[in-house]
This record gives sequence, C-alpha cells and structure tokens, in this order.
Amino acid sequence: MDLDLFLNFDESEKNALIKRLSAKKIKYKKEGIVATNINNIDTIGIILSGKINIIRYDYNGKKTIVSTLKQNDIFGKNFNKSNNNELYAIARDDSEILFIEYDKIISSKNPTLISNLVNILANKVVLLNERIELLTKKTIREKILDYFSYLQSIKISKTFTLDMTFTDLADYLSVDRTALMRELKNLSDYGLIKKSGKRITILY
Amino acid sequence: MDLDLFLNFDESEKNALIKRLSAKKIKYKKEGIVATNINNIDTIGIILSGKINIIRYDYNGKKTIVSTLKQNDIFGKNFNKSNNNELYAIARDDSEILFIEYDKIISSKNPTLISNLVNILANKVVLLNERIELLTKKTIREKILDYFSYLQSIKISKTFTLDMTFTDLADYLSVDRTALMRELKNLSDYGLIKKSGKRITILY
DNA sequence: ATAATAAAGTTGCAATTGCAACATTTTGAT
DNA sequence: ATCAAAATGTTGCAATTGCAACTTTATTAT
Repeated sequence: MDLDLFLNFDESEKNALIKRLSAKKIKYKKEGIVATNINNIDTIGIILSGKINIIRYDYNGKKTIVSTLKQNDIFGKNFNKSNNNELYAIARDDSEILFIEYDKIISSKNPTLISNLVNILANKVVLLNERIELLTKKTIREKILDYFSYLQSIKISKTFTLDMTFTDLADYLSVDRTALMRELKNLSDYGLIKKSGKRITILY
Repeated sequence: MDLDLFLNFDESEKNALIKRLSAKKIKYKKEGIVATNINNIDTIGIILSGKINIIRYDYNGKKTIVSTLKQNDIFGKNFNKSNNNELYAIARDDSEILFIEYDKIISSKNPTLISNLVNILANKVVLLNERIELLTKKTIREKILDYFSYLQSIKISKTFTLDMTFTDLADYLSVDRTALMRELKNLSDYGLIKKSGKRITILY
C-alpha cells in the first residue's frame, strides 16, 4: 500500500509537520491496549508499523474482531463508530502508532497533507465496500469463492497463499470457523479448489 | 446531514467553483440509469437531491442493492469497488447529481473544498462501519435488535417509524425478506418489540 | 375508480450454519 | 529441545435461514 499521510513530503518537512501538528508517536507491545472507547476520540491514529485489531465486546462478553488494521491504516475520530458496544484497539503485533488531532490536520490548510488524508480515506472506503460485498453474500460458499477470486485478481495467479489464518478469515467473513473449514472441504471434494494448508488453487 | 462539498462557500463562490471544476449537474427520472460500471470511473457523483441505488447483478442475474445513497452522499472513483460484478447506479426517485472529476478537486488546492471532501468521506467511513457492524452479527434477531437500537438512539425514542420498506431493510441487513418478517413476528411474540406496520416500539 | 404493481405477511420444508466437543498439527517462547 | 498455546481439522446435532409458493394489503398510474 503506497498510501501515506506524509506522501510527497521529504523527511525534514515531515518532521516539521509532525512537530507543528503536535503529533505523538507511541510504541505498543503485542496485546497492548492502544485505545479504549475509540468511537469517542477526536484523535486519529495512523499505524506506522505492526497490526492493530479493532475489537468489539458484546453485552454478553462475546469478542468480535471488527477489523484488522495495518500500516498506514487509520482509526479513531468516529471512523470505526459503533452504536452500543464500545470498541477497543489492541496491538496484534508490536506496533508504532502516530496520534494526530483530527482538527489540526484540517486547520493546517496544507493542501498536500489534506489530499493525502483524502486518499487514505477514499482507500478505506474502497476496502470497506469490498468487505460489505463479501458480507452481503448469502452462503459461506459464495463468500469463500468471492474472496478467493479477489485474491486471484490481486495475486494475478490461480494459486496463492492466504496471508491470514483461517481463524481470522472466518472473522473477516463473519462465519463460524468450523463451518468455514467444512465448506472449504466441500469445495475441495467438489473439485472447485485445491487446498493444501493455506495454499489454495482455484480449479475453475 | 449537514455534510456538503460546498459548505462554507457562499452562493457566488460555489458557482464559480463549479464552473472552474467543470462540474456537471444532471437530472434523472426515477429508475433512470445514472451510471454503469461505476467501479471504473474517475468522476465522483454527489447526490444533490433524490436517492440512488447502487446495484450489483450477479453472474446468475440476481440483483442486490449494495447500498442506497441520499443527499450529499458520493459514489464513483472506486468508492464502491467490486471484484467481479459490475455495479450500476440507478435513480430510486427523481434525482439530481453533480459530477466532478476527482482529480480536479484534489488539484484545486482549495483547502475548504478539500476539507469538505474529507468530512464527507469520513462520514461515509462511519456509515460503512455501521453497516459492517450489523452485517457481522450472526443472527437475524441480533441484526434487527441492533438496527432498532440504532434507530432508537437517533430518533431519541423507543417508538419510531422505519423510513424504508421491509424489503429494503432485508436488503440492507442482507437477509431473506420472509425470514426477516418471521423474526419480527417472533420478537413481537416474545414481547421484545411491538410492531404495527412500520411503526416499531422497543419494549425492553 | 380501478387496474396494475409493489410491499407485506404467512407457512412448510430443505439446506445451511453455528455450536459443542473433540483430536491433531503448527507455531512460538524459553 | 520441550512445553504451552494457537491454529487446524473433523463430526453430530439442533437452530437458523433461505426459498418456494402462496394470500392479503398498500401504493401508484392512468
């Protein structure tokens, strides 16, 4: 992903900008709590390195990974709004996060900086729409085939390796993990895919 | 919704800007085709009035309303990207749409204009996240209760009237319409809600 | 006013799915 | 190298859901 809030700034400009925006870079250890109640903060967090899980705890204590964010993704400032349940951001790996107050970016009146923010947001909208496309599919089979055909298109190959665990894939597609495994087996048995661990080949 | 690309411009500034951006305002009749193949256009459409359905046709001809857009919503420029299936935008009511080339907004270097675009996009991200929250719920019951509690929070009342048809609600929640009706009946029978047509009261 | 079209509502049934309860394999830390 | 934890994989079963096939009620157009 070549999206970056500081795209088209050189290193010294970037540092000056970070200083002027009072941006704060904070490091987190794996499993560290990055932010609580992120639906109500006026700060945006930009992931410089590592991975962050956005997590929702239901009223009955059930945990759902709402999304997983990686380098250059942003969270906060209502970008991950939830109605009832509070959302938490937890480091999935050792991570570095840059916190900037949203209003300071806007009031900076720096066209390049703001354009970069537009591109990041537009990209986020694309990713969210892609996920919605998958989530609106009615069967697990359709979700899998759709996601695999997406992977096929970005890896430009009918054979590819999943870059997440099946546990996380089940979360992403919002289906039961064991039901996902079962359906993957069905697809293999029907000869629609070949599966060897996380290595998948589309056979149609 | 007080989000508007031309927020903080007065009428004459706005008109000058529209001219400079070569923006085009086009009117559509209900059911009119606003745009085809909207995943591949470099233009953004801003809905000035009316409502637009973003529609996907599956390989097997099945129609799904991917989203419904209303005043000040935007589409195009990959904001509604789809992997395989082409997306169409169709006017749900008589509508007016302003088309602007995305690059012209960015290269305008107009901080107010771009800030407005940021706010529109940020708002869209929020709405998409809200929908994802609903779609990741495992049962129809959970989806309904979550959506109703969202309506309760914005209408600030335990009684409210749905502003879409149950057919569209089923699409939005991505569930079978008749299964939705059945579950609404179950919720009534269990005494969790009261339902009289589209008038809903939450009883807990 | 009435015909046509869309939406709402109901029900039976089969297919899909989630969940529980496991065994096995892989990964990661010390 | 070894132990613990996480991930993978399997299966039976019950619950949920989608689909088909309707009827009834609203809405819209002429």
